[in-house]
Amino acid sequence: MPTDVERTTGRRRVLDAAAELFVRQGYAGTTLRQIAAAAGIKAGSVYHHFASKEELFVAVLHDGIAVMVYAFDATVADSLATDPVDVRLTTHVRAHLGAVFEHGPYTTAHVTSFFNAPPEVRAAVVPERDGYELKWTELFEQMFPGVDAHNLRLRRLILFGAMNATVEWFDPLGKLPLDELASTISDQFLNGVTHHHDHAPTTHMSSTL
Amino acid sequence: MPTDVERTTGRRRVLDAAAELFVRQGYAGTTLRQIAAAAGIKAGSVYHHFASKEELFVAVLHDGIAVMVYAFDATVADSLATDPVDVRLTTHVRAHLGAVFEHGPYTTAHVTSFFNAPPEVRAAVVPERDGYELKWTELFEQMFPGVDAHNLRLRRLILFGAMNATVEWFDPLGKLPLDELASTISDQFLNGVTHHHDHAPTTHMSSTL
DNA sequence: TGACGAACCTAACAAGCGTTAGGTAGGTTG
DNA sequence: CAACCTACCTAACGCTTGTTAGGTTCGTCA
Repeated sequence: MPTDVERTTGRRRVLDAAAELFVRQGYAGTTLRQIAAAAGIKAGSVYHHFASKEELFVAVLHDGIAVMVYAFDATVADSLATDPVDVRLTTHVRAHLGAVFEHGPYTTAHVTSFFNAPPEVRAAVVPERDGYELKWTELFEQMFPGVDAHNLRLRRLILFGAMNATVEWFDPLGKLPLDELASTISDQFLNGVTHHHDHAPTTHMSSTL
Repeated sequence: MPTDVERTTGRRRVLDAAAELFVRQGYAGTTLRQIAAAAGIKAGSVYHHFASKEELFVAVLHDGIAVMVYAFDATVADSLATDPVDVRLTTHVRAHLGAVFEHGPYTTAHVTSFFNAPPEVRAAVVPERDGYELKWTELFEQMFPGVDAHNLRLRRLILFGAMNATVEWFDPLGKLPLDELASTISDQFLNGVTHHHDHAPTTHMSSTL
């Protein structure tokens, strides 16, 4: 996680700027001069912090996963295995979406530009990605003990698809609260449209806005 | 749709090669020299068929949507509004996934590299995209008349996320048949994990493979 | 005070980019 | 036959790219 030291230094400024640009333009579509300008320095100076554009990108993807892992683990610490399934899932979905929308552009950059990245870059991050996926796999095995492994993997990938696609349309500053998005996705995943409950909208406004 | 005339001419060869490269590398990550080489011509010759790289990309995205629209409309012609909801949805999900995996790389390219594309490119395709989305919106209104518009939009976006994310992990040549993927996504969407039925796996193998 | 390193700059490099001008081969059509 | 079109090629253009070398500024610390 970003320490306070890192946050004040130029390295973190470069990372922030890079992540934000990578989100929208992808890896190849973003130039070092754009990144440098957004960070308030010149292109050559980026090389004081990173050995190459590729290394900078890997660092961004790495931080993106770190944010997700941190959010997941913090949730595991809070929510107990004895909690009802719907509560547990909603909490974890909320944590994942929180990592995407509430902790800088790192996770978002990971979601939007991992797939198009050069193979060497992807290979460098795959192990950490797998680690995060494994956490979800184990969670799913606990929550849905009846379902066989292949089907469970399918369901997990469906959930991931639904969650990650939100970066393409959800506006964290819009009218729909992130809490409500999380509980809708969770409810959708557990019960489907057909059996869907109107889950109590906590302290927020009703689901009809 | 690609006519037979188009298929033999060099223009279609260029489009095919471009789509396939755009899928993996995105717009900015793909060079005209790569595209030309894959099409068996030289870079300059691409300009005999397209005025610019951007126009070529827009043509690919355009065809990607056309494939989806065609698949949707063909399904509407077949399946009647009187069919049970689960059958209708499965058919449409199957059609969408078919457009992605069974009709060349056009739709896949659209799914993987629309978001990162330059704004001008996106703007050029947005109207057609909206047309396709509208078809789904109307279908959803027919199928789930009780749900309010905002919630329905949310559910639709969740389904789209789940379907489109399959391009990142599903292997059409692998062991899992596309039919089964479609019915799993459809069942997941309608009934969730909790209430999920073991839908009859048509003539194919069981869902435990 | 003076040495040192972190953070940055300037200025340039070779390579690769999208793009263009002008030309050629071969088929079709008046 | 001549005119013309389609589909390509060659060769280069101006520009941008990631990257590098060498230098400057400034705070820290012995």
